[in-house]
Amino acid sequence: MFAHVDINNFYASCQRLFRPELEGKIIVVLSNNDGCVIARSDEAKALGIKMGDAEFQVRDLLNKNGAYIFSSNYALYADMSARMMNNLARYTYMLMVYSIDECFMAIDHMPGVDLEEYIANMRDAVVQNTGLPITIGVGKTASLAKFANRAAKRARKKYMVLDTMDKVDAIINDFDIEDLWGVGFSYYKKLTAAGIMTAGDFRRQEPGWVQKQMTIQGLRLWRELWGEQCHVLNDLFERSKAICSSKSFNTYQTELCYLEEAIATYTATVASKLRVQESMALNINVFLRTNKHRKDHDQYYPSITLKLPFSSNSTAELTKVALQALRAIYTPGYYYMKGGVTAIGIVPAGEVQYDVFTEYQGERQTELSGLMDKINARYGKGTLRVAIEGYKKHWIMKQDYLSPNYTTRWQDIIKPI
DNA sequence: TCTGGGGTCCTAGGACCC
DNA sequence: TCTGGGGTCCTAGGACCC
Repeated sequence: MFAHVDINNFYASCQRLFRPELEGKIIVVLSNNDGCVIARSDEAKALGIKMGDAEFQVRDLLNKNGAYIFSSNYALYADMSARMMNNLARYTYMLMVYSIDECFMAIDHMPGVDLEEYIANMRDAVVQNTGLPITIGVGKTASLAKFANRAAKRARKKYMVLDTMDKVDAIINDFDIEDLWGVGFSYYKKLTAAGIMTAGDFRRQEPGWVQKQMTIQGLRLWRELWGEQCHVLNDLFERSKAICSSKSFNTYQTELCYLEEAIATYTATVASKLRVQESMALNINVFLRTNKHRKDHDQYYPSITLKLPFSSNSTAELTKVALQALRAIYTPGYYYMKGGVTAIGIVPAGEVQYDVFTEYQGERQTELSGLMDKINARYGKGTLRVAIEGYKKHWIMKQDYLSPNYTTRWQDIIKPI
């Protein structure tokens, strides 16, 4: 049996948590660069604000209705997320963090326990300890747990336990196909065109047809809806397979020197994430993008993947290769709006791939990176950095509505009035 | 003027091996 | 007329997730 837990309107709920006077008020949280809406309180949803709406297009509507607008504050969200996960972890022997606001938990092997009661208690504890509103779905497979969670939200319940297939059958024909986990925009179009409107309709299809239309993943979803387990919970501490840092620029960039600053800065982030999870990368991908919304601009989306001479997580080594990649794809004459760096081919830090033709400097680099991490942890991110990351960083993103870091900076802790 | 950032998995096709 | 049969590995692109 699986439980799927998620936090309702997560980013908006985090902002409200430290501003209780915003209870019942319209709240939206904007993406990096304050570009578009990525989280909404129920009141904002009721107003008709959609996920992904551009800020400048809904600005008037928000202001007219007295909405509270926030820039994304990932330091705050990451910390609140960790608090919830830690609370939940006490209720299971295995928990898989699925995203910043969701996880799956194994809740089997508990003979004699009343599941409804167990889930209700677990929810109360998390709400009490973190202040975050959560919803819980329980089912025989991960897909059914997700299904139960969604159904709970639809029914305005705090949790829903679908521990028998009878309970699934009772609601599956009222469940819209687009709400199914694994059905996105193009499958939605394909399925509704074939007359499949509900999860029940989908489950009645021939498995061969499902696989042909939606690959093996669609077939897995189909099986899971029948109660056959296909998704296994991964180990919580598994290394990720790719680590990416990418961001839009504040203004269009045309000069190589500023793109170098940005790419070097993103590379430093990637290298530091690699070190945190004790991994090294074998390949680095660098990409640039122009603004696809500007029909009057020439479009250019270059991307290149380069091999490192040997696996590394050193900021200096990775930066050297990332800049080489950037110079290979950079073409003057375009208005670049975004760039990014991805580490791929990730291996455990111990397994070094030596190269016959290149002198190995791994130990020195590891020592240097460790020292940088220590200094930056003590004096703040970016205190010690590679020179090419730049000093002014005039391309850096806009965050006009940033809230305090209530839980991660001493200066920002709320004081009694 | 202004339109996010971070991931996963699967498939097809090409390069290459014997 | 007629040009093998069996693999592996890698990459790009497309679907999905939050």
